[in-house]
Amino acid sequence: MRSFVRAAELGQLQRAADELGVTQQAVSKRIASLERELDVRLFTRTARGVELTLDGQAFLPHARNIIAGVDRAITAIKPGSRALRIDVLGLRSAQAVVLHDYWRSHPEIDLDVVTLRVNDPRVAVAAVQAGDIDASFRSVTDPATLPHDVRMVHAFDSPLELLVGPRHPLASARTLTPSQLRRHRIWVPGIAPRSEWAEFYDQLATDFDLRIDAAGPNFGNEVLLDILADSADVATLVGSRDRYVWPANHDLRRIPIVNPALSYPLSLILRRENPHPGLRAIIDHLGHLSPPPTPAWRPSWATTPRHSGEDLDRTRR
Amino acid sequence: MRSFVRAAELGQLQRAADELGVTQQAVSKRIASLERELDVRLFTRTARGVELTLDGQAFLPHARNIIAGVDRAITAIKPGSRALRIDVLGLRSAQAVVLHDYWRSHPEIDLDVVTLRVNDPRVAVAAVQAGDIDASFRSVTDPATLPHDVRMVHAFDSPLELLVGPRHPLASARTLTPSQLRRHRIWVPGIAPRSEWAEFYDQLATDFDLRIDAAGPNFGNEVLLDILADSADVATLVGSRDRYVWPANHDLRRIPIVNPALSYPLSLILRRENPHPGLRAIIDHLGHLSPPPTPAWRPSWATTPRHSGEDLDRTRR
DNA sequence: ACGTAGGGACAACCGATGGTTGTGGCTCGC
DNA sequence: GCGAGCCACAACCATCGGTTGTCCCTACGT
Repeated sequence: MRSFVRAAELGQLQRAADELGVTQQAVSKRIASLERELDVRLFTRTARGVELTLDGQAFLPHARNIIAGVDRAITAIKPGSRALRIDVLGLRSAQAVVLHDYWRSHPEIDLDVVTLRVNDPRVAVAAVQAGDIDASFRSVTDPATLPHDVRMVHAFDSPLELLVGPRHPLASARTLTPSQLRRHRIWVPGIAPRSEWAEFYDQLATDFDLRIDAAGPNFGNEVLLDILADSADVATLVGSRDRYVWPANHDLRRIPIVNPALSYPLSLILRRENPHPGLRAIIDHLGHLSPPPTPAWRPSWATTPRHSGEDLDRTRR
Repeated sequence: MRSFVRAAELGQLQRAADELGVTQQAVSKRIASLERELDVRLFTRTARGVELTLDGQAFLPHARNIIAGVDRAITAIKPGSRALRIDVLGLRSAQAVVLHDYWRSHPEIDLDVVTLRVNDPRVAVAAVQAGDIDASFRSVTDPATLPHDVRMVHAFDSPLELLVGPRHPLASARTLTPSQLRRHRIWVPGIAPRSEWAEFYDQLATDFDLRIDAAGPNFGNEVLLDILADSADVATLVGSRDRYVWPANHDLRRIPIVNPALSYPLSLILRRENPHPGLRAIIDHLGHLSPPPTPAWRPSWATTPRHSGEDLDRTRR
């Protein structure tokens, strides 16, 4: 492929061969086998070199594209200088959505999104520390437990919304306040005990006197959505930026919660020393996200954040 | 690469090998050599199969992208079912710009743009007839000379603009009428005698009593632009949609010509029988282009077009 | 018109590559 | 504790992809 592109650019197999450090015959055979494989003539041979046929012209940009893809794939994982790699909890989480938004407005940066498949924040910290990932979106953990070469910056707040089926009594509300949720059953399955989510919902339930049922295993979003769509009394909470898809006939509604908004705080864990240069831009982008509605309730362990890149010092005070 | 992707999707080398029709050992060696080449572990081997490492996760979308690129490259030129291939006179011509606009709004279609390197319209007709290209943008030729299995539809009109340097007496005009160009020297180099362009400028010169100098070889756009930028009395004509780039310090101006606008008519040549299905959408798109300003002057051999897909019959009447 | 230079293709050759079969080690589940 | 299932390693072999040597063709200079 590279031989083809260079030959097309230089107009001669000979010179392409010189540049590629092989003999002219080798390039000739490469092109010939490419032509045989595609069952198409790519060049017309002339006395002074080669010239692209129409098929060759059509093929050239595709070949360039493939080569660029290969190069990007290599730089993405070559140890040493690799692309920015960020861990998110799930590909549909608010973090992934925010990251995707960032990438869409900066498609030139090489960004790789991965998911550690474990919930334990210590694993994420260790991965950041080891350099396996450049940063990880996590809920706020106790900064004191962080190793000295890992730091944490406030990323953004994810305000919660109520997700209900059409038969639920709150289904037609435009917005809801936390006190309106009182006595309604809220089901958030799959929360591990003693995790940040469990503690978050605990505080939420006590502060607003809510019935939050965190028990039961999570059989997957599809099951949860099926149950919600049919039920007249079960609701759940989702982040306003979380990406949920459901069958069109489910007719689920997402209802913002305000006065106060319920903010789940998210942080970015990254190395203190020589972090990936692309991270700076990401953190800047996070600072420019639209802030959540005010007033907002936060769990006790979240300090009130300023939306700026300077948060990182404050979070360790 | 395909082995890697399938193995990642299926979670087992064994099953990937079955799907790919090779032995498990072959897939294992492929993955191993990929890992050796990249100097990275892509999978963690477990007792029940394989699982992507972080590097593997990062690599997977790139691998998919490469495979998609290869597949697209193949379909682009595989004889039989190949991507839509359209010939334009130059990559900066108005036709190319219009095609690019179309592609940007429909990025999912596989479109290849090529340039026959000859000006002779008969070559383009022959290429369309032979199926080497699916369509060719050309200036209007005599429909009677077309073979019976090739047809021509009106594509769009390209209104001319005057391109002048800052010292030219007309440089500060916002718009110009053809009569204002009288007695100014207009230089359009590189026009082959008896070509459609030559005939177009001939008619233009006689109808409006203009001094159009079509003599002299074309040493390339750069030379032309250099001369224009320095000269106080030479101007040239360009299509309003043509893409021209010049050094920032050249300070050239493009001045629309109106009352009447000078329209250069462009047509699309395509096969009458079983044309490429994607062509229909292109022709539709052409019909929705913003029409040139009115009133408009056209050469005698251009019938007044309607902007609709039905033009093709009219053009042969 | 002829000789020559430069570029591409073909042939013969050979090591590396990438597939095969055979087999062993490991982990999980009964 | 044992068998089933999966992956890795070893030995083997055909093919591939490179090399050198040569010929052919065309453009160009004399």
